[in-house]
Amino acid sequence: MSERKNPYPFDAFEPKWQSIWDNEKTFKTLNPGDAGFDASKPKCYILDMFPYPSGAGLHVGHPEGYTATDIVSRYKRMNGFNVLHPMGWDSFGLPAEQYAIKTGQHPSITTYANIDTFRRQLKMLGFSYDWDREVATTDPRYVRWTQWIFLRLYNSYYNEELKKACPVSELEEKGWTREQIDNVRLAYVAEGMVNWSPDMGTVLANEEAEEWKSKGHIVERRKLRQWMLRITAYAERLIDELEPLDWPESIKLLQRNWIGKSTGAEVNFTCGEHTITVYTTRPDTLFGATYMVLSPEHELVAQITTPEQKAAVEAYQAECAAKSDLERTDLSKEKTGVFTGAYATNPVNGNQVPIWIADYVLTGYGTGAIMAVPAHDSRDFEFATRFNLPIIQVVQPDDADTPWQDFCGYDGTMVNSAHFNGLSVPEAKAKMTAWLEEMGYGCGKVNYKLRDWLFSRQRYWGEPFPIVWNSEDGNHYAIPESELPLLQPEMEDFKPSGDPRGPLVKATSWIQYSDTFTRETNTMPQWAGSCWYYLRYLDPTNDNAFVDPEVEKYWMGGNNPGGVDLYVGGTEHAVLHLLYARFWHKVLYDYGLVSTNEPFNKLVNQGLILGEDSQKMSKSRGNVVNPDDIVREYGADSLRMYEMFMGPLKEVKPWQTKGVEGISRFLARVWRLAMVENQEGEWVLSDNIREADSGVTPVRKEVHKTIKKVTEDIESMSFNTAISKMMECVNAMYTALKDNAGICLADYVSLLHVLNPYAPHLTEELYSILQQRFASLPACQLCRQTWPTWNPEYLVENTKEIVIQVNGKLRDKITVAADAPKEEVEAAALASPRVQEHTAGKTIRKVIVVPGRLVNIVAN
RNA sequence: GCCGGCUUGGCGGAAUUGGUAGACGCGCUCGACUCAAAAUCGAGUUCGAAAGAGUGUGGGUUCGAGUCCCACAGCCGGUACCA
Repeated sequence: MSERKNPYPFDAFEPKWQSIWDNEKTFKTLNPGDAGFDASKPKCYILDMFPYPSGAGLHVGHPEGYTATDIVSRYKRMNGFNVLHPMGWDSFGLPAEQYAIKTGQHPSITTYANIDTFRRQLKMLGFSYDWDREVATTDPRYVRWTQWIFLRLYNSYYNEELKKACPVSELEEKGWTREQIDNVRLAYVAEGMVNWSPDMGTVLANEEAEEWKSKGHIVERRKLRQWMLRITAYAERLIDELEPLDWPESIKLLQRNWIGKSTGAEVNFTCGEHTITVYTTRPDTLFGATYMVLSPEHELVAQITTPEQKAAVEAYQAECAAKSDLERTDLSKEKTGVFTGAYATNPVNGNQVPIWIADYVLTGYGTGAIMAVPAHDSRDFEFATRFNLPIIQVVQPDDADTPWQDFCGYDGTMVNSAHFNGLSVPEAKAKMTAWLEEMGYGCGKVNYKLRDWLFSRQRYWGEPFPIVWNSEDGNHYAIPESELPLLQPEMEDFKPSGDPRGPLVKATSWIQYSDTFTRETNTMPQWAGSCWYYLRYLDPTNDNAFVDPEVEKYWMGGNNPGGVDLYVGGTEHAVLHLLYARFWHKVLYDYGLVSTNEPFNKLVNQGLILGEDSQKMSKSRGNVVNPDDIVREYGADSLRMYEMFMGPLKEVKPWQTKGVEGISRFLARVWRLAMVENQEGEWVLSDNIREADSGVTPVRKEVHKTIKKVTEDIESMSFNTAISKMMECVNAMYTALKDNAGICLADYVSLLHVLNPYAPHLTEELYSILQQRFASLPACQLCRQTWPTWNPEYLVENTKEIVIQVNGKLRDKITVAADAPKEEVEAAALASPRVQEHTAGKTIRKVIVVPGRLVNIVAN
């Protein structure tokens, strides 16, 4: 520990202000209907991605986004908005469960201990959250409504005509059978191939499987009965309604690619009495189809395979079944497949084409069968080359230098395609689709890559499904809403047992709901709670509804486009959380339970903070920076402000502890503008700050420039340049002090105002000290005061420096009156000795005068 | 492979969107204060002695390019046979 005295006493006043804000509930936000609520103010909902309260505590990445939103929140409050700025905990999760298994402690114990640490750390940074709205996804009062929303999904289907969710009870009234209804629910049960780890006792997402395998866990593919959410029903809306959002284009693109919309056609091939339907995005190339491929799992494979090929086909199917998704999709391996012995008829020309099976055709996409056009599809080309299948050209590339083999582009002309010859590819695509429909050979079809969402997990520490199974009819039923929340039973042993029903099967008395009903033992994934937390903040203690409709309307509705006004977080949630939450929100919207079809109107992604070595921070690299250490050493204001000064919020940037020192020095300079140490070493107000107005001094001008710059930069979230400007302003004040001019109180207080959102502790402390001396200052915290405005008159310069270039090179600078006419500026430029030197012996061809900026003289 | 993003001094980064490249900060150098140091304050700091050169590379448009266009390279992220 250093002996160094703190450059300003943040260690004394930062905790002081934090407890004032806590005790006074300075940042409490009222709802419509609350006493004292001011309905005349516009609303602003500023949201952070809530953290998973891990045992490691806060990371320096957290305060980056949290400081940015805190600055905007404080700024908006000072500009007369009702600001909703809440914080909570995404507190279900595997680490707590695994720690619990190791220690034998209940996961709620570690979870709530970690939450306490996170809350302490966030309060230590002076964020202006309304802590009365804190939520935790593990809280029974929260779980209740997560389960309630799940039941909404369970009791809904997607009405294709209305393009919205509707209650399945409508279908019952229409006389649908139980089975038919179960097939359309938004939450449904399906058998499917999943990654199952017997030793961990849970299913894994595809993305997780390889990672756990490399850590020595066993991951196998198993057909299991799982709960799914029918997010695919919303694919079209999830793409279309993304468009108008104020999100980074790159994130929109990521979501669009993930949903993966493609337009093409389904075409029916015949094989004996069977019809095999294929999906293609290139119906135009139908005349070039020389073989067909079914996925190994395709249901017709067994029926069409000839006796001679049966053994080979079955061997291949077994081989594929043993492979993981990752092995199957390894692009570097050679294509494999076997011939079924069967042939299909191409409907457009009656050609007989061989039918193969190969694992490069996926079961889950399209129809699980393709027509292969090796001339114009790289995968088919590779396969056909390997197995010596015929290749027929049907597209001639427009660029004569491009070979037609393996040409997959759209800029070409049809050949060998009967009456389609001569058409461009896009024309042929449209005409072929229309023709297929006319002839009854097929139809246009839109497909999505998006799959339904595997929603069940075999874990203890998650929301149990509010579902019971009837042992007589084998059906699932919702439990009554009055029984929510349904919590996990208290259990001694929630270790995975290898049973794919999950650890809850061991709670035998809990499972037994009644004589004929047993409980579903799966739990929901961590995403469930984070899908709607932003709605619970609006009304966190309501036990009658997940949110009061009037309250929801105020915070989420109203001004176009509504929703959360600003949502800041990392890119890692670009497709998962942000897609899932949009999906749930749309279901709620379909029922009129929320006001907008989209939850997050504006999204900003903060960039990752790297370690001092420009590498990703990690324990193993030893480059992790702990916010606690920085706050102890330099104070919360320094940490907040440094993270904003590092660079643009959106950019990836490396940490530099020396940079924190620089900010700390700056804040100390602000402090010492007003404060001085007396003989006893105590900080007291100096006489630098003077109440008398000194008029329009250079400092006054600089302060107003700073107000303008900081205001504009907060609006555009360019916090780093706002801080630079405040530094320049402070530098100007020090320059004024050199001349013993003193600093005008009004100017200094304006600086404190604009600095307040960045460094709230320091500025409140200085203001309260000044307020004791200068009674003219309102006795009210800065954060409750009004944001200052700049006087444009102070910004007007009456002279301008004009740059003079000869042939584009800087040669001289002259100062002219701001309103000097062009001719005068030009004449002054030409008269410059430096210019004459550089134009000597040359002819002046042209003179360009940009008023207020520069003169460029072209001479040769 | 495909799709995005980035590339500016010794370092983090500015640059009014086509008009003084390097604001602000870090680091470094020198000076003041001090017995000395730290802290603080002040001066300087793209390279080059200078002419001049200079924003990943090569070309182009323009009176003028970090900024616009074309080609390429490197790094980072996403995605993975989606027919």
